[in-house]
Amino acid sequence: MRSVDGDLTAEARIRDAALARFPRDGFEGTTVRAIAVDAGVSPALVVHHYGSKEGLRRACDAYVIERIRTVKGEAIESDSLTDPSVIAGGFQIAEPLMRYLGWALTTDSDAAARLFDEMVDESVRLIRLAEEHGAMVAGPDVRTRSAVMLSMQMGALVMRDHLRRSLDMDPLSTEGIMAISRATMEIFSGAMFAPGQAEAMREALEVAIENTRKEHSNG
Amino acid sequence: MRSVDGDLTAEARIRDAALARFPRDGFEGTTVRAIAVDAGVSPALVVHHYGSKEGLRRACDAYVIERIRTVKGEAIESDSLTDPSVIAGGFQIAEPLMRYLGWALTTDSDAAARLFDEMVDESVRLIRLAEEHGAMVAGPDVRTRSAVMLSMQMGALVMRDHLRRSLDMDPLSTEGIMAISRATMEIFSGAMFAPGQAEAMREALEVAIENTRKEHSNG
DNA sequence: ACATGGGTTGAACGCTCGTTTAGGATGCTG
DNA sequence: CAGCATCCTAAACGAGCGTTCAACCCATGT
Repeated sequence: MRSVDGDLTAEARIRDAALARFPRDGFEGTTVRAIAVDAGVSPALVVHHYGSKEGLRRACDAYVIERIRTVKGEAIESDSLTDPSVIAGGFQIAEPLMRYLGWALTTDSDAAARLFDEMVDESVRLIRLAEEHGAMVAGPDVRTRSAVMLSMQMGALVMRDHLRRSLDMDPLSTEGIMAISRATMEIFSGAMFAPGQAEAMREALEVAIENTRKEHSNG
Repeated sequence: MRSVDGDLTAEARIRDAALARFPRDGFEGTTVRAIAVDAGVSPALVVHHYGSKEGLRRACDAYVIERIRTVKGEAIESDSLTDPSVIAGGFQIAEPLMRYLGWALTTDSDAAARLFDEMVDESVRLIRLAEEHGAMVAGPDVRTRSAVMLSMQMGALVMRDHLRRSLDMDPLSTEGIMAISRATMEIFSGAMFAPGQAEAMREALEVAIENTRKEHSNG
């Protein structure tokens, strides 16, 4: 964060400082004074540039989301549609941005909510496209699947610190990305179930759902 | 929250109020005064019973985690090992507790971290047991798989509000639990990929991983 | 009757917060 | 040179925070 400060305007340094602070300490837990110290400016300058602490937060939201949209858009433009790492959620976006996104999704951020919805729509589109290419099966409820899948991927992002501790491995190191992408693909491809078992369990679940429905309608 | 207040001691009402406030407003964003109002007591009583705001938070952590341990322990004691909804992560635990757990996992809570690690260990145990019964395949890296799977499930919990908005359906209603459990099972069982496609992608990922390793060692 | 002690409160303290204000430094434009 | 906008700061303000404290209420035990 501090290494390239010299090249950035004070306004950009403030934004970057907030980008790092908000996910670490929370919005209320982060003080304007702390951001100012990180950015090497006075607290008054923070307000001068962003109007208020809340304004700074909105600016961070907009900045991060715009950057992520750009990176994802470029990835989709290219031929990486069939790249397993895209399906595994391992798009290559700078760590502070992803960390901020994960945090923003756990707060009442309108901007983050809009991005989430956008990503669900995009996932539905991608899966339908993949189905045309014979690679995937959209199924009758592709939207629910997409939303759940995205929740899982974003959730794994939020849980990153726990993954690191539990696996004793940095989830964003080359080694970590490989191990986690592999595990994600294995999980998503049903490799964890014995042959025939997955289908049996899905059928069992359908029965359980039907029973639950009956119990509920019986009171 | 307020409906059964009459039966609870002030100490319990304070804890329940904090249990609801912390996930909604964050730790720093929650004021002792707000908790006191919710519980129908004075701010001084909060400190009297829990020593400090931080002490109240620790008490909430301990309470929620103990309750979850109990519920999960009972579920494992019974024969629900093969119940798909267990694998799908839909243990039936009261909503405020799950909401609190999801929040605690996104903060630097020692207690939540310990619970996460515990759940990973337990997942490894369960999968190995299921392998003995011929239902699952532990694989060479069952611990990574378990940790990633748990991150996804907990993450989906944290992302619940986004799921609700995106699917226009309460994830904790009967309807929502059914739809999401079904989608989760479908995702985890590989139903989203065309036959043979999943294996092809896993192989492609292995190749990609190998290439990445080479690029990195070449500088 | 009277002390004891836990549950509870209102009022206040000291502190830190986000924000405001008045103005200093710097550099561009005429 | 003067005029003026831009970037920036030091100091201070009022509000709200977590916490403290002296005292009150009211069971219970003697």
